[in-house]
Order: sequence, then C-alpha cells, then structure tokens
Amino acid sequence: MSIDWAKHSLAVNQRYSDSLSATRHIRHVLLAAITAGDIMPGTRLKETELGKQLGFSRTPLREAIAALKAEGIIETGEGGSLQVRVLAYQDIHALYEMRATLEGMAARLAATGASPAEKLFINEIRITETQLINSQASAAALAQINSKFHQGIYLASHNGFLTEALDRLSRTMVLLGPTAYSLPARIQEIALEHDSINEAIQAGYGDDAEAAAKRHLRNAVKARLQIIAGQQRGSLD
Amino acid sequence: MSIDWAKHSLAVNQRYSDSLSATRHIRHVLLAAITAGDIMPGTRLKETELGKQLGFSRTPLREAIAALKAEGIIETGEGGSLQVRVLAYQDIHALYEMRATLEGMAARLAATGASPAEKLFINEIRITETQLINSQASAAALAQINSKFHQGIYLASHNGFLTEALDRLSRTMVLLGPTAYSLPARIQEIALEHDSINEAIQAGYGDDAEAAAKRHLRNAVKARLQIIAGQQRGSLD
DNA sequence: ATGTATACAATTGCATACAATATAAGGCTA
DNA sequence: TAGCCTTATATTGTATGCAATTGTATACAT
Repeated sequence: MSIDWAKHSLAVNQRYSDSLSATRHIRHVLLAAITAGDIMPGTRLKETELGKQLGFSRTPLREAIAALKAEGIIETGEGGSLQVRVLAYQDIHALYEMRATLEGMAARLAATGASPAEKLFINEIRITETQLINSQASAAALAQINSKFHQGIYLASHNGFLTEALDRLSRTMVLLGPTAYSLPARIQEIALEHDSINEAIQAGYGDDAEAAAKRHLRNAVKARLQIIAGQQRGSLD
Repeated sequence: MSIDWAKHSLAVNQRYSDSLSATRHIRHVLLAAITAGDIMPGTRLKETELGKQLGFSRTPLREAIAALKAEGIIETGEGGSLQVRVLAYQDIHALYEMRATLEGMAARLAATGASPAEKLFINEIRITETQLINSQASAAALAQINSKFHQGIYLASHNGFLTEALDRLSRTMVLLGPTAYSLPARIQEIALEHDSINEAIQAGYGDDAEAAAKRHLRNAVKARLQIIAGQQRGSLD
C-alpha cells in the first residue's frame, strides 16, 4: 500500500508557487508526510521506491535526504539503510528541556527587544487563537495558530540562530506524533499559558516572559507524556 | 593557486581510519579547510573544480554540501552559486547570545546531573589546561584543550539535543576566524573563568555554574570584538 | 531440527552523461 | 558612446548506469 504523495506535493507546490528545485521540493514533501503521520518513525525508506513514487530521480532525492539526515530527522540504520528517526523515551525529555530553555530565551528577548509592531502582531495572533478556540476549531487549525504564535515570538527575538534552532526543534517534534491539541482538556490551559506569555511580552517584562514560557513548556511535557501513555505501544516489534 | 587538500584529507583519514564514505569524508575535509582558514567566508565554491581537486565526483560532493547547507555553513548566493557563509556583524552577537544561554544550560545540568566520573574527567581537563598554559603551549594546543573542556561539559549535560546544538554553534563559529587564543592577555582570563565554571560544577551548584558560564561567554564576545577591531578590514576587499 | 555456508537479490554509494539556467562578452542599434 | 539584445561559455540541476555492499533464502552438513 502506498502513500498519497500527490497531496503533499500539491500542497508544497501551492505554498511555493512551483518555484522550488526538485531537491527542496522533495525535502518539504518528506517533512509534510512525516508531520501528517503518513510515514511513522522507524519506517524504512528505499531510495528507488521513493524516487519512483515521487517522480524524481535518486539524485535530488538523496540530496534532500542528506539535508534531513543533517537535521536529525532521518537516520541511517544498520548496513546503511535509511529510516525515519526513532526518538527514545529520554529524548523526549531532552527535547522539551531544550525547548523550555530556548523558548524562555525567545520570550525574554521578545519582551525586552521587540518592536511595537511585532508586539501588536503577537497580540493579534493571541486574539485570533481565542476566537478559534471559542468557535471550536479543529485540532489542526489550533495547532497551526499555535505554531504562528510561537513563530512570532521567535522572530521578535531578533536572533536568527535562536529562531533556526527552535524551528529545527519543532521539525524534530513531529517525530513524536499527534500534537497536544488532541487533548481537549489541554486546550484551555494552553490558551491561559499563552496569555501570560503574551502579557509579559506586551508589558516588556523579560523575567516574567521567560518564566511564563518555561512554565508553558513544562506543562507541555506533562501533556505529551499523557498522550504517550495513552498510546498502547505493544511489545511486538 | 590551490589549497592543500591532501593535508586535510590525510588528517580525516587518520582520525577515522579511512572508514568514512566519500560524502562524509568530503564534509569533514571541507569543514577542516574552513576551520584552518584555507577557505574564507564568501569564497565561491565551484563543484566541478572542487570535485577534481578532492578526487571525487560531483555526486558525493553535492551531498556533503547539502548537509553543510542544512547546517548553515555554506549558503547559496545569487543564481544558485555556492559560497561559504558570510556572517554579518550582528550575527556575531546573536551567535554568542545563543552560546551563552546554551553553555549556561549545559553547565547547570553538568553541575546538577553529571556522574562522579564525568566530574572527575572535566576536572582533569582543567588541570591539563593549566599545565599547558604554564608551559606556554601554542594557540592551537590551547584551543584544542579549551574545546575539550567545553565538550566535556556538553556531554555531562546528558542532553543530546543540547550537545548537538552546541557542536553546531562551534562549527559555525569557525566562520569568525582565529580563536581568542591569539590574544595573549585573554589566556589567563580564560583559565580563571574556566576555573569558576569547573568549581561550581564540582560542587554541584547549578546556579553558580550557569552564571559562571554566562560570564565566560560575555567576556568571550568582548575578546572577539577586540580581534575583529584588530583586523583592519579595508573597503578594498 | 538446527546451524552454517553459499549463492542470489535488493539496495545503497558513486560516477558519468545530459539538460537547464545563469554569467559574461561582443556586436548591433539608437 | 551608451544601452540592449544575442550568443557563447561556464556552472548548477537532474537523470541514468554501474559497482560494491548488505540482506535473504536455500541447500547442505552436523
């Protein structure tokens, strides 16, 4: 059975107006497929097969994979075979620990150094988020606005390396599976936590912003563990 | 005029016992050449030329470059041409700001979570460093032991993502040119700063370790700015 | 029946060949 | 002479083919 590559491919083409090179196109499509859960961690990827399915030769495919390997999304298994990276249990803690530190840093920098326009922008996203929650939007829509909120803070930090590191972590996070928005109880909590981050940023309180962001992430781990506990991972395999 | 690739190639082969694939070999050689200053930021890299000089075809070369692009060491200029990344002045601050946060985090985690063996290991490196300084070792030797000291702390943090992020930053730092060990006055300062980091780690004081690491990095920026100011960058280019 | 060796198939790694695009030079016209 | 279009060259992007390595199945021996 095969994956619906056309869907992801189309989405990427729309987003980038068909202007991407094959290598970059493939990279985005693979990330989209992993994010969507079409390819699970541990899945073995065969170059010839993938190339045929995606409609590209192996050369750009291999370049895309080289980039994803450098990012830690794809890893080489035994004997050089390719597979989607499998995160160990303790990796989850390490991942969130990193995010807590970096999100804290970003929130602090946004609070102390964001321009008025950037603060307005962040605040606006917060308002939209509330509206979406109240109108009971889908988990996907909420995840998207959540992503925008955080992204807005990253950019307002005015630190390209920080932004890139956080983007990278986000891409790695997709290996963990469904987002916290699959937990109804968590949605309201997230809104409140975002609120305190936003308020600290708007007021320009660096310490508060950092603390709020760290609290937010600590709670996120908790939610994540709950999700994992819910997935009964059989010992077969 | 050409670069002495054989030297770097040999060094890589020795370090990895010729066991690397062409792609990885090339990646290491390119990094070594950039670190050594044989290829300066902004230098245009031509695939055909590089491939011929390195003795590999363009395919593994391009894969190595794809990985380095993903890491932000190589960038694509106008029209898809390749060049070694050029860091802007403000990038330097962003880079050190990131390192300060992450080194602080690593030092804290090392202080609170390192095993006795790890603490001993870090302490031993510190002792070796002092001996090297007293025997007036070369800047290269000092840079190497410095790297070991920091690496030891990274590993003791028991956080793979943090270690990787810091390694990545270190690799990006080579784009800045010569290390701070080219400043004689800075050498003693570094030793003292390392000492306070080490002491806090040995004592298990997380807060102190983080603070000491951040101080260390703040002073490092200062030294870096001094080096940059020393390089008269004429507008002749 | 189980363990091992060998042969075969599948897959990755690398090299060469071709296509598309950008850069630069030269000539033409205003 | 300046500006622009054309063409030639250089360089990157993609495809295909071959070699080497690894995984797997089958047959044989213990």
